[in-house]
Amino acid sequence: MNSETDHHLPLHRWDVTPQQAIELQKQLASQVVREGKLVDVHRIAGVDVSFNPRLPESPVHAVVVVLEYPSLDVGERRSVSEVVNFPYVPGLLSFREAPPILKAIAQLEKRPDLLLVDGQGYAHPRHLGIASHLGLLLDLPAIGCAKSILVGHPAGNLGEQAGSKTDLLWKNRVIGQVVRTRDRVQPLYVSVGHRLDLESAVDWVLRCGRGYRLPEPTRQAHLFSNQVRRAML
DNA sequence: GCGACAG
DNA sequence: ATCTTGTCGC
Repeated sequence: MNSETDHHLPLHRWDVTPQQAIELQKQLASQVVREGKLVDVHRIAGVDVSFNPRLPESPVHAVVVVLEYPSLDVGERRSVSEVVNFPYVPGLLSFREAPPILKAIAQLEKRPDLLLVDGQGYAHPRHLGIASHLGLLLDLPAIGCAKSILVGHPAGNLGEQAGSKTDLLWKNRVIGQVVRTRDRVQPLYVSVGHRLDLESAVDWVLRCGRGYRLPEPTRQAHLFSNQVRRAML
């Protein structure tokens, strides 16, 4: 990306201990913006990471796939493969996956207008899931779109039909929304990442739907990530 | 102390 | 997250 259009916020160090990571999250969470509507969205980026869990010291493959909106045609695709040291710890996912993802995004020629992340945003113990963390560091609107719950529980029963929604509650607070994107498939857990409100987040996830469980940006990122990993063998 | 726990 | 073909159901 051009340095002129690259509005990065000063980033912090990633070689931290889990305890330091938690303190960083608490400090960064206060800077996350959970309001706003999006205008002039032309490029939506989906990010994902894949790896082989059987080999401890194998590389992870972080990718970013940019889709044109509203056509949802695939545009730029970038990937970064590298060995990561930070272990997977529930609640600290970004300290393992964000570094390579940021490198992949830095390789894009054009800055996206919105980021769709495979993971939580605000629906996190300290309200700084990987979607919020990435959105904050990149100063981009971001949405957390996870396939399972980290914290919280559905407010009510979710209808079986596509489009059904119910709040995701935690400690008596709405932290996200449970959304059924297809008939009779496991729902998605949508939460605010950064710079937009929850209603908009859910709205954009549905606008990016193509009849599959995952919204197209994240789905394409997942496909590309696996493609990169399998090509590495 | 016990269970839960994004990818 | 990943290992894996076919198979059951809408």
